[in-house]
This record gives sequence, structure tokens and C-alpha cells, in this order.
Amino acid sequence: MSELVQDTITRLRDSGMRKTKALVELVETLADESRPMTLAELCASKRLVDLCDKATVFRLLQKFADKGVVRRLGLHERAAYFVLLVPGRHSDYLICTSCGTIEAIKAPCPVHALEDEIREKTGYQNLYHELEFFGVCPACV
Amino acid sequence: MSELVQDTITRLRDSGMRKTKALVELVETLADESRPMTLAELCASKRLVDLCDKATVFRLLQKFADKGVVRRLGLHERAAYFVLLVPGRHSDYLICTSCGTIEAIKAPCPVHALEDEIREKTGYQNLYHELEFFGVCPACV
DNA sequence: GTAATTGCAAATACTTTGCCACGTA
DNA sequence: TACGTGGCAAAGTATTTGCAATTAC
Repeated sequence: MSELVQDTITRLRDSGMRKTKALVELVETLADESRPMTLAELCASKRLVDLCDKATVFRLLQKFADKGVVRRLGLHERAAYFVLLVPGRHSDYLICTSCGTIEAIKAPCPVHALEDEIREKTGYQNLYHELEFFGVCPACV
Repeated sequence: MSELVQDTITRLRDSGMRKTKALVELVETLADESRPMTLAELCASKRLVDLCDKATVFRLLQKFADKGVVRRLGLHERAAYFVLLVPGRHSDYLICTSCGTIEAIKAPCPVHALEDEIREKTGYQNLYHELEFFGVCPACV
């Protein structure tokens, strides 16, 4: 068991959770992959597929996120977001994790150089990016 | 009607779509707001609420996205993505829009300076960011 | 022993489609 | 007139919850 896994489990224990097989194997799976994964992917992974129910994984992830051990990616709502593409313009967004307000950021986007580098080094076609900042807005503090 | 709206409608017309009231009002709404919006928000907006059905807005958005006029934000799957947070580490991701593969990017993240600036200027608390690059990976081209 | 955790199944939520009526070109 | 578009309702997919049984401590 890696140090990261040990440490993560310790943090979860310290926050009051019980060390169950499902908890340990979920942390191991997340650490193994070190990339964003869906609930379905996690449940289908070899460590978890025959071990526990989807509801269990869901509830563990929820608690992990509460405790800051896991992050759920994406914008505020569960629903999909659509935005108009304006030729020649690019926007990044600032989103309040409490009230869900989304505003466009005026500052120039600092990512174009890295985007060019990725285009050259990886051979990905039609490259573009999304950049979002999340935090609690002054009105919600 | 703004130039952006006119131009967008022209592009949609040129790609074979018919100019209907629902299409025009949806484009106007997206241009008015110029921020990512959910299907529910769009349907509830003043221009659309009494004009057309949710299925209509959905199908229009789908076509707009096909034609590159609108972008649907977020990772590949409809489902939520979860990732383990490693203290002291931050990752950005490169995602194939065709096969959905997600890989972490090794290059240093160029966003920290802007993040600091936003923290100072806006007063948002607990600020963090997500940065994703999207494109078609070499295996999918 | 007690309270957290789990499985199962049901309830929600959001998205997507089928079908026929309708409107645009 | 012909074919894209729209409304309504139903189906599909993902998320979330209730409750009784189980397990960690």
C-alpha cells in the first residue's frame, strides 16, 4: 500500500470514518489511476466490481468530497452547460461553489502557450481548452 | 439584433438550418448572457419560456454544437468525474473528444499567477481551478 | 453495544427519442 | 409541396435516497 493511500486513509479515519474494505479499495483505485473517473468506471474496476454496490461507492465519494480528499469536477449544477462560441474570442470562467454564479473572466488567458506546446508534442487535433476558477464569492462568505 | 446574433444566424442558415422563431430567440438568449447556461435556465429565460418546448431547445443546442456554434462544456461522458486530491499536487488534463481518454498533463500549470490575481481582485475564498485541453488524439484521427 | 456503513430497490433528475402535426423555403 | 422543425409524452441513463441488515470499533 502506497504512502499516498496510507495517508489518505489516515485523513479519512481522523475525520471520523470507519476503515472498511470498500473504503480502502476505493482509495487504492483512485490512487492507482490518478485521473478523473466516473462512478460507473470506479464500480467496474477490478478492486471494486465484486466488492460492493454502486450506492456504497457513491456515498463514499460524497464523503470523500466533503472532507476534501476527492474533487468532483465540473460546474455547479448536475446539468450540462452550453455556451455560445464567438469567433476569435475565448473566455475563462469564475464560478461560486456556493451559489453557482458563473461570470466570464476579463483577464487575458494565460494558457495559449501551453496549448501550442501540447498541440506540437502530442499530435492532438482541433485542440481547445476550458479553464474554470472555483471559489466562494464575497456574497456567499 | 446585434452583429454577433446576425452573424451566428447566418452561419446556421448557411449550414442548412431554417430560420425559426425558436432558433432566433435561442441565439439571442445565448448572446445576451454570454456565459454557460443549462438547458433548464435557457428554457426558463424570458425569450424562450413561453415560446417553445424543452425538447426543441435541446435539439437546437445539439445542432448548434454539431455546427460549432455552441460548445457543451465538461468532460467526455455525461456522468460526473471524481479525482483524488493529492496534497501539494495539481493536475491539468488532456481529453480526447472522440474516445474519451483522459491523461494528466506533466507540464507546469501556467495559471497560478492568474489565480492569485483573481483571489486578490475578486475576494473569492478557497479558490482553485480546473484546466482541461480537448482534442482528437492521434489514435482517433 | 452502538453508531456508521452497506445492499437493494425505489425515487429523482436530467437527457434523449418517437411520432405525428406544423411551418419554412 | 417537401422536408426540416416543433410539441407532447414516453423512454433512457445517471444520481440520490429510504430502510433494514450488517459491521467496525
